[in-house]
Amino acid sequence: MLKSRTSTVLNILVKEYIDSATPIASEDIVRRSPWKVSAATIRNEMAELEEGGYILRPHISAGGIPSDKGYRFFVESLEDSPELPEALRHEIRDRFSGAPSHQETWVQLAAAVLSRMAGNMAIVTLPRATFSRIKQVQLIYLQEFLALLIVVLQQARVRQQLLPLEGPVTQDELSEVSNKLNDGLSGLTYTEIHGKQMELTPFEEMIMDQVASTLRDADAESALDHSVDGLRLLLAQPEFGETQRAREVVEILEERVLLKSILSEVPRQGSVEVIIGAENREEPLRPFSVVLSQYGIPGEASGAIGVVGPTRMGYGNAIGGVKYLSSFLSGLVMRIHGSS
Amino acid sequence: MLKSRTSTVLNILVKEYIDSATPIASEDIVRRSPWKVSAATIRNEMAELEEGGYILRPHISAGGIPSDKGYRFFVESLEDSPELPEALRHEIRDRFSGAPSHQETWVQLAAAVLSRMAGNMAIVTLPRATFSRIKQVQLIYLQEFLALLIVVLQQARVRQQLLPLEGPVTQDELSEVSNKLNDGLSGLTYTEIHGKQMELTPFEEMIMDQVASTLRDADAESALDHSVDGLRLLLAQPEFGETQRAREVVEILEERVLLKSILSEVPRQGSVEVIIGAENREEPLRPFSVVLSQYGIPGEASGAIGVVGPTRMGYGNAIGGVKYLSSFLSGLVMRIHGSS
DNA sequence: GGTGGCACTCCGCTACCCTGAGCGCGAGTC
DNA sequence: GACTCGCGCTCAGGGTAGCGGAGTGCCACC
Repeated sequence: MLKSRTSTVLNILVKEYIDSATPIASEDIVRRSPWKVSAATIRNEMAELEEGGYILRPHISAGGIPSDKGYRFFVESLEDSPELPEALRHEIRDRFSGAPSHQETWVQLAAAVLSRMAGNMAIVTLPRATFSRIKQVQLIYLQEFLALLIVVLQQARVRQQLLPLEGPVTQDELSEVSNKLNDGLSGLTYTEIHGKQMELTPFEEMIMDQVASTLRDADAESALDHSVDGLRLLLAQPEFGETQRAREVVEILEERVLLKSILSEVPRQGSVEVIIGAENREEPLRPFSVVLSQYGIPGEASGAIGVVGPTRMGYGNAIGGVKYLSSFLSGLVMRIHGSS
Repeated sequence: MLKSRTSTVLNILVKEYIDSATPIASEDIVRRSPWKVSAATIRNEMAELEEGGYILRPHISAGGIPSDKGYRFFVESLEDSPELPEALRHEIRDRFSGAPSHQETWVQLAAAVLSRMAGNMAIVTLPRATFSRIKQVQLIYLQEFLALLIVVLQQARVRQQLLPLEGPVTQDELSEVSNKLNDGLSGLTYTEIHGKQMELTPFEEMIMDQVASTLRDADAESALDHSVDGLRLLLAQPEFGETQRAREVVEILEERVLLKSILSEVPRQGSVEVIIGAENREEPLRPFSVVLSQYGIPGEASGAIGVVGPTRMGYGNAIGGVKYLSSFLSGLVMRIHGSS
């Protein structure tokens, strides 16, 4: 619906504004444009863009800044982001190969790398199944009235829990109980445990309840367990000139509710979703844009990975980074998957 | 060396400045003082305090603000902080009794509670031994070429690690290896493992190396594993009027090196250390004060707990909170301790 | 449709004044 | 000698006026 040149003007304006964070004048656009037209001509185009709601003016005689709608147009018309430079891909592989063993390390690294690539804050959640299944149960003797319950879940997740006991026990007694529970509970989800009929002593019953509640907690927390990096980069953006704005971001992070909301928008596997400004559901997120993707194996072990920045963010880098890292993490998850 | 009244003037001034964050005039002090003297008299006292370096003036005709030396005097002369109100203590006990099972939860809760009490950012590290000892080793079959190694350390800490294998294995084979290693390694530290002579197959050897490196990593990380809360409260302080300052704080947090430095100042068990402004070793920390204590059992399972705020912080509340929570956490640690 | 030019608007900056807060100091009092 | 009174001085902060510059809108013209 926008003529070809008008849309190019918009794209140049958005690109410039993302770089400079100051309103873009018609002359700036002429300078960056391939055509030999005068500023007055561009002004006509800009008037049209303003009419259409693609750009705003901070005041009557100022240059233009993109509106959310303008950013949206810009993002849509972004040709598929080019592959990351090989040097960078190599560096990423290197850093991951150095510490390949913990999922926690993966997501920390991914958040660190992504935040640096996008120049903004990155959030990566741990890969999780919607409903956790038990893989193995271990009871370990700590002292007379205290045991440690370890529940290993699928996808190599481990939960531990201290268990104060009513009477003294030995490691042998504990091993016996854990063997019995292992046989009965292996492979089950929280709901399935409750359907299961087993002959249990009161003590075993108590342990089983603990296992079940561990499982429930794991399900509840799983959506929130995450790693964040690059807050300092986000705060370095000029939009945070007043501390007020900075505090709002920090509150979003410390109120985990909002994080949950960000991550609830996760798109289906493979695609990258870009949520711009007012498109965000939660009011406090409206000044920001979020670039989000899913990685892993849906339903079995999947996580979210995203970038949060001001609407004036480098969408190209962010989308490219999210895309590459989500497929990279998917690869890592595949390697430990299959062990049902 | 300060006369009694002069030191009282200083203490009133510090208290007022902590509340108001604006320079304190002689009249303000008269208003809060128990004596019936005129402002001019107080001005003489203040001149003396300025001479002694206890207070500074932002400009020639302004009220006084405390210098680091002034804060130091104030903190020293703080009578032992009164017990926390029973209502608050009760609330704390309640919140902890709701989720008593994970150490991670303890420190998160402690950081949340402490930050609220002190109105500033709180940092709490997990309780750690200087050198971790192995309690138990478990190998769990995931898939043909992949196992999960779980190392349980003393004080109910659990480490897991994915283990890509060169050849196919069964759970039975893995159990056999873990039993053997359990017998040989239980109770040892990283260095002790290497001194140990055992008859091992190459496969067992490989696992043992993994166990050892897990232990080494645990020792290395243990000083840094922590929970932070209340950054939003810190940023709400008027000293963060410009975002510049806010970013500096965030950088301290994201650069874990500095955190390590903060925590390296940890005083001996039981006492609370207060580090004011320029007394901090690291340059970036100089605008801040840190209230720090240790909890747990030294050498066996101890952690650090502290508050970070501007030098103009509520030392009374911070010290009281740190003191109470460190002894509270010590109590929790005692409960799971003893299982050597 | 595109261009050049001109008048207009509005921002951001500087200089300025004015006010009020707060001190220093000297003279006075108990 | 310790304290008080009162006056004059200094300085920060807020408000305002003025100015220069950037950038637009519009109109006449090509």
